Amino acid sequence: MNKKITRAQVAEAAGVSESTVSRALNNSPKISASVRKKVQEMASRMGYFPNRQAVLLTSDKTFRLGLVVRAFHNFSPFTRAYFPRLLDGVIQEAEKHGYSVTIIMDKINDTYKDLNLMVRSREVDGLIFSVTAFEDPRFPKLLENNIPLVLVNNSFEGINCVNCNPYPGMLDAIKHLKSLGHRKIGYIAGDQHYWDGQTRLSAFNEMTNDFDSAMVVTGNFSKTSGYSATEKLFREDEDITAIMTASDRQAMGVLSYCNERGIDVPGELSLIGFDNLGPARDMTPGLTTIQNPVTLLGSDAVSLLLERIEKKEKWKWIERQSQFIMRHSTAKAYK
Amino acid sequence: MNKKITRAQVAEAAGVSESTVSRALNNSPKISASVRKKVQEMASRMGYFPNRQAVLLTSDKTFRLGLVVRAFHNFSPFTRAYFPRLLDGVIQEAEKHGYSVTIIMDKINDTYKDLNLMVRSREVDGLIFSVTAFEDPRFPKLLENNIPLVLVNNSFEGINCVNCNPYPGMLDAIKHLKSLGHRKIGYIAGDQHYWDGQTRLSAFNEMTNDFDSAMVVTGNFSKTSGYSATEKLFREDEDITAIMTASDRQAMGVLSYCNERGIDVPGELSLIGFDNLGPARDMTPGLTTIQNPVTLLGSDAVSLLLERIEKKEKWKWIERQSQFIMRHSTAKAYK
DNA sequence: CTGAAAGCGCTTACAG
DNA sequence: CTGAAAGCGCTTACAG
Repeated sequence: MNKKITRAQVAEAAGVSESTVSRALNNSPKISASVRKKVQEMASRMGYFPNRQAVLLTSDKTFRLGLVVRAFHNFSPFTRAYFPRLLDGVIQEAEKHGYSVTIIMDKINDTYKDLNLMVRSREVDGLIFSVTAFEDPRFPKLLENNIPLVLVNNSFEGINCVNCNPYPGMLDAIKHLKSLGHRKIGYIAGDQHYWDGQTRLSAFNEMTNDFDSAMVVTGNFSKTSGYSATEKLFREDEDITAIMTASDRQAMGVLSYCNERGIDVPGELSLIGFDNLGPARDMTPGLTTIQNPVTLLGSDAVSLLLERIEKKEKWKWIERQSQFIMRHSTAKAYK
Repeated sequence: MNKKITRAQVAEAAGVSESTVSRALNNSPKISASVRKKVQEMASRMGYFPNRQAVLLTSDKTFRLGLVVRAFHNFSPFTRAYFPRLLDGVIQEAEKHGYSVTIIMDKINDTYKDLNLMVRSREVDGLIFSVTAFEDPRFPKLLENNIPLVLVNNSFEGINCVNCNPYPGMLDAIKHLKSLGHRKIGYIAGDQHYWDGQTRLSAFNEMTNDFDSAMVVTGNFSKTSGYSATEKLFREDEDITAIMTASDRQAMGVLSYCNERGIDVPGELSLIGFDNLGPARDMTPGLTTIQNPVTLLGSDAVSLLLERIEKKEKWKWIERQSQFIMRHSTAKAYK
């Protein structure tokens, strides 16, 4: 379909050997300027493009990175704001270094073998895992096979990880709540199978000893989970004046619960989310939340992976800080 | 780093020739069952993985598809719901056919050459373009070079395209507005450099002859554009009781304008968006809108591209229908 | 500075 | 059914 011009044809047309063509096109230093110019001109005149597959075969690299994305059964992976944001960071950083990125769907079953195969078969040079459960059984195997990989928002001994530290943002959030006079607050925790779910919950627990009460309900990160957790929270103690959540989507659930019951936010209930991805800014009222620098984590993940691939560095860890973002969903405690 | 087992080593260990290993592993019919089994066992015992680069070199294919995504200067490409949704469809369909997808950032300048190069250099087998301007100067060149490509939400003679037809959804939307008694309505159009901007506007114009007035303000698809267009609309005619927009994001802008001025939606103003991607459902009130089946367009794009690549089919067109989605942002005209 | 030759890891007619 | 050989399109010591 595409006319195929090969190195050999260019060589013949330019009256030099293939080796010379190769060197001329790769700007090898040991070649005369005139020959280089002649060859380059001929190549571009003939519309010659080096076959990347062949080039890569000799180099034993792929210059491709695999971003492993979990395929959930109930929604498409990129439906939630998290993945696209991560992808942004991953792609931008990868491009900077001449790598391209390939999305790999993570099917629920098996997959260790598939993923191992991806890099062993030189499909990609390494793997970046987005959201994964805390003790994923594939990690030890992958590690053992010496597969270059990095985990985002997770932690595993011996594997490169990039993470968001929830403490700074949550500390400011809680100070803010205190300054507004809140004494009884609730927390809607995220899925405890995930690193983020765990660390955010611990942070909350550690920071709220001096409240009159700080009740916790555990959910997953979804909007529906936020909705039902709110119900539970109010059933336990209807005097709660503020709720923090482990995700903005949970906060949306809180908000829709409140809308239905006529509970005014922030008048009667102050609400603080977590993530500050898409929805937070667009909600009404604008959601006060804690920034999770996901895009940054994405580019960090690439840096780390590249260090591992190119410089053989081992086990490093990058931690980024969360940050409190004030909008309009918090106000003075009304009681 | 990774121990490299090659076909040759497997051949030796199994006591057969390389050709035989090749055939055994590829399940060639002309090989004895016993040999096949022996070789396959040996291969897996040795942890042998065929080198994909080498395989592909012989086949002159890449089994990779490039999704070209425009990099805007003011926001990361995947920030808006459109791209991730498209990506979902593209990936799912590509996987079904054994292709992987690579994201290609579309830099503003040049790029024809780069994109041409991507497929000429066997980086990918073909290209899918997401949102592109109506008369993109690169299309004729790419076409001339016989590059397999398909356009999503655009149209260009000779190039495969997949599109969303706005008429059915908008027709129902407008009927709905009529049935609610609205006589003076406004339309906030999208960027007219884009196919979607144009067709949606024409649809509106064609369908609204029998209203008392149907005023149009042209913007781009953004939230801020929706905001300022609303201002303009009301300045022209404060009796407007309904607004339709060319995107949900514009509708968000309308809503935030109304929130600021204390205009009740849907009490005093009915609002209908377009797209039904992420934000529409989560807004307060839930946005009545028109579904743009973006994920479907993504998988259609892959089907079309694959037909082109594998069966050499030319110039086909897929059109999907929009659909009216009723939520809570519309009500009886109050005057 | 340049060319002939071997090699990257696979596949596939061609013989047998 | 199986093997020896040529080939895919490039790169890179090795000579000169």
